[in-house]
Amino acid sequence: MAKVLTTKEENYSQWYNDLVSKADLAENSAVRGCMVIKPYGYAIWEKMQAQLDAMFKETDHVNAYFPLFIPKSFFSKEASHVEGFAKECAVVTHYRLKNDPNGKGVIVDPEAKLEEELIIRPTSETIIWNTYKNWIQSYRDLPLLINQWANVVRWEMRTRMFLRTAEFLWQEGHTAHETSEEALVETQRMIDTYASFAEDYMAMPVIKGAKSPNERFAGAIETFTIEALMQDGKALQSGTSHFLGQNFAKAFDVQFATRDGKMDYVWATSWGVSTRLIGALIMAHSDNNGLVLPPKLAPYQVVIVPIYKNLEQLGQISEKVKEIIAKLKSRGISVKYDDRDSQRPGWKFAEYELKGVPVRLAIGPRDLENGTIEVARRDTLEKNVEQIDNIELTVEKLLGDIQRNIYTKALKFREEKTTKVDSYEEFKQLLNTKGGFFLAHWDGTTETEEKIKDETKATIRCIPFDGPEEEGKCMVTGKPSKKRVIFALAY
RNA sequence: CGGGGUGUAGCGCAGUCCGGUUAGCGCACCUGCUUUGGGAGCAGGGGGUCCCAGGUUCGAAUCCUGGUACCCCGACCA
Repeated sequence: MAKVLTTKEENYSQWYNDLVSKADLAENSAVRGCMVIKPYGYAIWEKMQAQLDAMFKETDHVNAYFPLFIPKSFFSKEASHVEGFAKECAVVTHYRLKNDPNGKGVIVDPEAKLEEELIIRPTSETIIWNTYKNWIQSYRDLPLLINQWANVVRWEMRTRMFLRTAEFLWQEGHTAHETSEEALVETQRMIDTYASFAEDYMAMPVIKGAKSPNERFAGAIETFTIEALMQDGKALQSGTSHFLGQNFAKAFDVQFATRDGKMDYVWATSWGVSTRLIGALIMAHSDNNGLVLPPKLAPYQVVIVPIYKNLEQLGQISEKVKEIIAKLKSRGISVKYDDRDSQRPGWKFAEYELKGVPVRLAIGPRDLENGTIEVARRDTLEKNVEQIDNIELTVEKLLGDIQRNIYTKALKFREEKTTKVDSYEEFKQLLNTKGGFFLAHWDGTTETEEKIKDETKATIRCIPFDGPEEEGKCMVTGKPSKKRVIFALAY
């Protein structure tokens, strides 16, 4: 097969960029650091949205929408929050243009300066809490469980398609609760939701855990994360859920009448996942032939390619294909029939491999005679000739197999790339040769964490929830530690 | 913001050092014929302010000055 992609082994980063562009997912736009998500890439996002939205609604969350612009003054209300975001904010200072009196084009009208600058939201905590103040009076108004689907802007120095762009799409949940315990339960519940979405739908194993104080969200008491391992051995933070304590309630004066008639500040959480998940999906499963999509998120699960010598033959094949499509649809399987006469079968095979379509059916005159069809699976690239009778059941089973297989493969990869280390020397040596996750003891101090980061670029990805309690000594300082944490190089 | 690199057809590039026919190649596109079970072959065709602005010169994609955009490596970060 003609090589169209740079291989992972040659240059991982270029492989990724090639894949994003050749599989028609996205492209760089004319605007610095921003990305155009193309229809095929957006279709994956829509699949993700639909599933996440259903999961949020199962737990009684509702959607709402808050403004894109945030008055600058809102940011100064929560000190650590502004510190975390100040360096990457886009600011609106004027509201009008006019014709340039000195020549062609337009200029910003200096007369139209805003009294108070508006910040384009990097996240919506501030404007949402300013709004919640008016929505919450009593414990009867709680819990308030709201999600927003939106775009946000973070003026990043360096960007990468899907993983870090100046503007990105996400969902952000913002909840208010009566008690600290209830808010913590919510924080945990949402990170669990994200983990099951990642594992059950994206077929991407993740490790759930808490962020170290140093890596927490700006303004949070506790940040929970799901961390996935990419095929180049680097970690990707794929979703976060924050316990905000009463910080934002105090900053925006959101008090409620308690059951015993006193006033108290509400307890808050926020949580989000973004289009970065598409980047995660690409890097978790794809190979040198292109994208490998999990059947549950593929824009279409099956593509049918006709093989014919003339249009009359195509007509006969198309008749048969109609029946097959109807049978597949009856099982809830999404299908694309590519009967374009402008491309040849070989071209189409390569194209749909590049696009990661889980199952390909090819049908030609030989099959019409024999009542058969060629079934090819994207994950292993295996091809088999199957009977057309009950093809919908064959395909349905195969889609399930593929979904499981790519999860298992990713899990196996992660297990191979997860190393317990007890000495800093060993850690440093393996970090750049083997990569992956490192389970190591850490003394719990930010100083040690910073030292490791400065010397190796590795960070603590999380303190895993399910890690065993285990007496040990910090690999750097030798001070006592009760649990291993996960270190890795990260995106 | 530091260090490197690149702007030439829709995409990928050569040509620039050492100025000189009508600016070239691959892919894509259009037309025709033959093809079609793994990215077809042949023939013909269309498409360019050579990033922008100034300068040097008989003559600039090429040399000089200034600008600008993008990419890669750092710092920052979902």
